[in-house]
Amino acid sequence: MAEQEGITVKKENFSEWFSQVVQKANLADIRFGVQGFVVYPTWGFKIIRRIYEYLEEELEKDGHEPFWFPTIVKKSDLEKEKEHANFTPEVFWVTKAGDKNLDEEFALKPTGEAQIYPIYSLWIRSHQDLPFKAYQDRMFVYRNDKQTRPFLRGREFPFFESHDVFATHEEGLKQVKKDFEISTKVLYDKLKIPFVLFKRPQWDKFKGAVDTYTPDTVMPDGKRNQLASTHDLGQKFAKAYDIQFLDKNGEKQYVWQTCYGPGIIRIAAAIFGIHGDDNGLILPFDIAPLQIVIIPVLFSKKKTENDKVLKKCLDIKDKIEKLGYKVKVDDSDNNPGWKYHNWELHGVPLRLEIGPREVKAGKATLVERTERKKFEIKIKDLDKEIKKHAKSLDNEIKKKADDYFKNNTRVANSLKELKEMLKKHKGFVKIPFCSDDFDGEKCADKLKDETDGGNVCGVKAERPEKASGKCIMCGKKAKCIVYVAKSY
RNA sequence: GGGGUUGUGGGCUAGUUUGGCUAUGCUUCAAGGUUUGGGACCUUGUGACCCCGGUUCAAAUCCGGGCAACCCCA
Repeated sequence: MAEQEGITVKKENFSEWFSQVVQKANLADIRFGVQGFVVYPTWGFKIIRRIYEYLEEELEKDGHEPFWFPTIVKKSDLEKEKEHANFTPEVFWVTKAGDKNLDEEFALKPTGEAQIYPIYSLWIRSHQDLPFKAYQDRMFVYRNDKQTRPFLRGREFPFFESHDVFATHEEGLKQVKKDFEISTKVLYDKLKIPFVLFKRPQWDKFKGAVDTYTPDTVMPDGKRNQLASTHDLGQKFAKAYDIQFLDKNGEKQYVWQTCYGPGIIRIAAAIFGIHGDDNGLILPFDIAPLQIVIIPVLFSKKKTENDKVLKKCLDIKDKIEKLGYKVKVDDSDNNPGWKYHNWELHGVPLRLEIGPREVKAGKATLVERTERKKFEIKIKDLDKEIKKHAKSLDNEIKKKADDYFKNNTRVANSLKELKEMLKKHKGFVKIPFCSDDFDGEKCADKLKDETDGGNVCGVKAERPEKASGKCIMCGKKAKCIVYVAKSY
């Protein structure tokens, strides 16, 4: 692939910065030529794959098993869902096979429920089959009429979904909590993305769910980025798709279901957008497709020394490989400065510079992507130093992200205040609000109009904050504190 | 959902107002040479007017439609 120049705008100009990072750090290639469908080249795809791996690992620890469903959904199955769950999918229809029209049309799969639950109704017979917990990695395809953007809104995008079945609602609710923990482990602990866990307002939940919970973060342009969703489905789908089991007393009962759907590309967008800087990507150590890059510093007049430098680089590379890290020697023809910029653009966490100086001293120069300060390290301490600096890099990323996020929630006590804040402030604003049940929808609509697109994200899912005072929209007694932000 | 802008080698771009000449420059890529501690340089080379239709002696340029990307508003 063609090498790219660096980023030519500051991150403050987020929209343009993001487009450039996506293209220049080889995260996605938008030239496929079909709206909303992009190509993920190696660098971007490896990051995507790593996010999948984290989720798979955590879900499997929690007793989920993988499975794989077809790329298509029968029209009749989709319509069952539409009828019972009031869900209108915007799907791509497959209507022909060769030149013959199909008897029953099918859709490229948007959401998984409509294809998975008819099969669940066959698989689940008795209480001994429960709980049933499974997941699949897959593509999500649907016709999004809004402006598409790589990683933020596509018509096809990598997705992940778990679909769990329980004998009781209590067990389902426990799973919802478990999903929160998984979100925290993957999104925050591993990927250093801070977020707020919301319970969505009733009018904005997944229509087929009893309740919808979402970890939402804020991007540097101030817009909300929903990273995942957990739905407490109650028995709505069980009834629509007839998923029943025989309980211990031999009586037929409908199952209780939950599902968890992390948006892989939204998560990737958060990593890129939140951690990155003016020079490009910054990646946490563990997720990086390449963790350590070794740059030899060569001089054409010192042939014998060059050989020593290159040999040293390869030696060190072997050592690092044996330690289990992803490492590469960049011995391309570009000069060192060019290489520094290029790998910084791609977010490689650690860089080792090896020149004649280092060879002589038995040392290496190490640079962390975050602060870009140079450290002299001894080759014999390589293992220790890599661990130390990987950790320090991760801490730095985490600290910056936490600081960024801390300043991203403010408080408003009147509509006027909220309006002013949303204009300047990029992030969440919390306000006293009349209700997050259906009766609050009118206020939310009005709020959206008055604030040019401010969205009621919901109340905090765990420890909802106590409200005092009045709803800033209608003046009725406030029942809850809701968070407001503009969204993608 | 509504409005707007744009489409020229792999990337960025000049030329479009006022139709005409070998389509400009930078960068990437390839080859050779000099370089190399924070985006080096020289020489040579490859490579483009989004698609379909219309107007015209003549279209990158004007008109219509399509496709795609971006921006703003709801």
